[in-house]
Amino acid sequence: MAHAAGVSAQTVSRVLREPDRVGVEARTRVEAAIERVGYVPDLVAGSLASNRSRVVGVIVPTLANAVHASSVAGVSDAVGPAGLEVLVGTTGYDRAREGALARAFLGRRVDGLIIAAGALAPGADALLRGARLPVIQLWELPEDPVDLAVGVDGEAVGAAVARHLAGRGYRRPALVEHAAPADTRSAARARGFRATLAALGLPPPRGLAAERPWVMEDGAALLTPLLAGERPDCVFCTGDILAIGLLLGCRRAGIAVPGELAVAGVGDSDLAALVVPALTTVRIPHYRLGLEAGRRLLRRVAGEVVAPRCLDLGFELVVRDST
Amino acid sequence: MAHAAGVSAQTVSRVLREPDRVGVEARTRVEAAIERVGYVPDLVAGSLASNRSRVVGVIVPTLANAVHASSVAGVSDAVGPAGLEVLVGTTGYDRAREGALARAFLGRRVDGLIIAAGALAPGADALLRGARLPVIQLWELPEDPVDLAVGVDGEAVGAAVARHLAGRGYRRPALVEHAAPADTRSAARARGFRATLAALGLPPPRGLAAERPWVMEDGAALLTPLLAGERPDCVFCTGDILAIGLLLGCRRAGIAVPGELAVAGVGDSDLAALVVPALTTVRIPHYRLGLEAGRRLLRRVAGEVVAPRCLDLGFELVVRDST
DNA sequence: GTGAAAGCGCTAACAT
DNA sequence: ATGTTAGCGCTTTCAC
Repeated sequence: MAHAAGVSAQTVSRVLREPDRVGVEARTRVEAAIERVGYVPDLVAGSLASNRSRVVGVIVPTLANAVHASSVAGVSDAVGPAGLEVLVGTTGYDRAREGALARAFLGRRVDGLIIAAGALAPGADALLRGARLPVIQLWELPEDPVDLAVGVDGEAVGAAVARHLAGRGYRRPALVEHAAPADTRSAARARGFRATLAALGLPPPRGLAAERPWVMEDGAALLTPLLAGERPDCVFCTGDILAIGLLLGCRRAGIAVPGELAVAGVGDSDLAALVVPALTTVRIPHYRLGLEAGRRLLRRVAGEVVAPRCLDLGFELVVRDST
Repeated sequence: MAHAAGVSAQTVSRVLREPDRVGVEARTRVEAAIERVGYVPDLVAGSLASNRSRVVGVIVPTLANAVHASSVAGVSDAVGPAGLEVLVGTTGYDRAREGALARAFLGRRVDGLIIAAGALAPGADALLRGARLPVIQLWELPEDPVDLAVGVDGEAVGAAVARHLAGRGYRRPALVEHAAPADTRSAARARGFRATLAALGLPPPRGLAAERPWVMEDGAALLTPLLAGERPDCVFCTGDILAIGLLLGCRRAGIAVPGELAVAGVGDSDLAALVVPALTTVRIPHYRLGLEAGRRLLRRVAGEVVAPRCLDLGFELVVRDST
């Protein structure tokens, strides 16, 4: 390539990266040669030489869930214009994969890492703390993040729902959460819900756990155990899909919502506004989570010190017909 | 690292990539040293030396649309177990970005490329044909793909809906498609719909175009122009979101569906089964599209010749209450 | 403003 | 079974 333009390799490199520092004549010659030869610079070699890859890694549980996919979309939209590429890895909700993926991404010399996990698996945590790499933990707000965190206060979400239900006059609450303790998001919401009920003088909620909180039918199946024994008058599901499943179950069983049973979820999935009755839920800014994470990562990659270390993006209780 | 284990760099490399060809004693020494030093091999340098990056590029319009996100999930699930990483790029539905992204990915020396675009922009097409790289075009089935294609026959989709509506006895069809001609998927469905109506002796459908087919409210807004003049008795939307918006518009306006107006969509979005009345639509295997594309890409990366070059994954007409 | 030299951390090819 | 020798195609540093 340098030969085709009759200049040295450095000059080609400069034309590509800092054109201002090259004479006009040399520059036009190089540009013409690039066009003519169809030259595509080797970014791999560039990364090795410069020790900067211009790639950011993003680790999420899955892309099949719109919640995480739109976070990744946010990251992509934030860093793309700055010329960074996005390498995605999915764990399939398996915490052990977090460490393996983080390791693989470190090996690719990513310039930064965004990982959708509050508390990291111990191995991954140590690895990243040792790596001196810009890292953003997404979704949750740990006490002591590896580097930075962007998320939503899960306990506050549960608390807001508890206050709403209590304010509506419901007195016999129930709670459906994710069975896997690794799902710390669900756990935080449940914790806040329970604590606030107690503070308001309501009885502790009957608790149920779902193995697969992303399967709507599993929500419908929870109706029977939920109604056994003393019947609750309201139920909080830590995720929308289960709440919608429950709603469908109620429709089939002829149980009036919210007359006999009020239902609230979290996530404000596209479905929530459309089901009948429309679901009361909590809107979490999925896309903005990714967008802000991407923006903060850019600043960290540029070497800035970013404060505060934990950014709480907040949420919005969306009251609809189901409560 | 090699020094820490008291062996040559080559032996370390072999322990990592072909452990069988290393003596037990050397291997254990190296493994211990790796653990002790916390060594993370530099895959960038490895890529440069071996000329294989173990990265595949995926280009989609957006990740904010579940349809595309789940295709990427399929790709990730297909290639991840083989040790390949996924680099994603989003065009934001801007065809010009296709070429730029393809170029950037080529520069990263990706081992293969999956691109969710039927007919590529001319520049991108020439670039990829010249690159002698495994490439999978996703979603559509071009006559002459750059390399391989995995998709669904859009004309057949439109034809199936036309036959269904005609069979139900509807006689005054309408059609809502995406205004952007760059959306060749929408165009193919519309083409098949029109051709089949003609073949069945029905009048050409009244045509409407939406600028933003991903905005539900825009679907609702189409109701007024749709009903002006001679009123259609059925309408085919080339995407579910508009169809659902239309359904909502009908509910507000008190128009009976399917009594006064039958509505059909494409995509079998999660919403389609839940809206009232439940939407008749066409199920497209989004996830499998990505999965099969990933699998075929793996085979191509391994140097296999894959036939047939175009793989049609088919679709399923899902008849529900709206027609 | 431009070029020459050195080397980034690996792997391929060839020894031994 | 292991080591040695040469790069991979850039960027960095320093000279001019």
